[in-house]
Amino acid sequence: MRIGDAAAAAGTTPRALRFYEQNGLLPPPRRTATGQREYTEREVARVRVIRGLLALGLSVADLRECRDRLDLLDGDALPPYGGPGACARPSGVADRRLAALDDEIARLTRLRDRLAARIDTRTPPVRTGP
Amino acid sequence: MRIGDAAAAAGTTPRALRFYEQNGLLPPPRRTATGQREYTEREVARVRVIRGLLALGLSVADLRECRDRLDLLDGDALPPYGGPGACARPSGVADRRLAALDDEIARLTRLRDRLAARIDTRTPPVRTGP
DNA sequence: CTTGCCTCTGACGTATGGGTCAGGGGTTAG
DNA sequence: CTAACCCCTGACCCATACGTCAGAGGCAAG
Repeated sequence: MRIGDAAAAAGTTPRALRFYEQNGLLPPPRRTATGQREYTEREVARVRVIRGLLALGLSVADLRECRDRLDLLDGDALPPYGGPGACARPSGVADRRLAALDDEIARLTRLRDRLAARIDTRTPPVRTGP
Repeated sequence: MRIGDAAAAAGTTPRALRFYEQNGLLPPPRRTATGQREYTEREVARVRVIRGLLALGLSVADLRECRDRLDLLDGDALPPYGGPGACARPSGVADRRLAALDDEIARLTRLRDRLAARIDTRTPPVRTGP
């Protein structure tokens, strides 16, 4: 499969695949005699995993840290806490990202409340929970 | 007052003042015969207002929209909802920013919960509220 | 053989709020 | 007069995940 079809199969673009390769998330694929990239189903699956994790807020740098385990994941669940896959163990990339998300949410919430207070005290903060 | 002192008095840097001027948040200040910028207390106060609003999450583009009212604000409160200062009326910059903040908080919260679910179901979402 | 689509590499653009030079000139104290 | 510090403009840098373009070459169909 050449890069266009592989990208379409993974729901993305050729540019993204080259980008992942350049950034160490995808190993350099086999090339044809004329230099064109050839992808297997396994590599396409790995791209799907990568995109799923990116969509969850992990960064390219995060994924590069556990690139050697990216194609062991089935795209449906990270290895459980403390399990053999180290992506998710404490201080691992996923935990760090979770902590960063919590910090960011707290920061934005404080901003939101302060901004709302300066606009109009008749507009109370809106909480997303019940 | 030259730019270094004005910046220090406003709690920022010369570069920031030139940046605000370049982006239409500060009117071009008076210049000395040799071309150096001269600031008054009033302009310094305006810089403080600008920095307060930026710290609240408003963008430079937001502030540019109401630049003609920036030095009417006392830095302690935006004009009330529906008041004569239009910065804060519905669909004004502050309201748009508030809505954007709410959207962003909701988006990050969804991400956070999905990421947490993939890491470990034993880690329930942490809410900042009581 | 040509047409048209695909791929290659490398480089620049995107938005944000400034930071950090670089090369030149102003300002003030000694 | 000169050192030391300040200011001027213009230009590039940061991080993110790619989009877009440019020029050149590959590949299958008619």
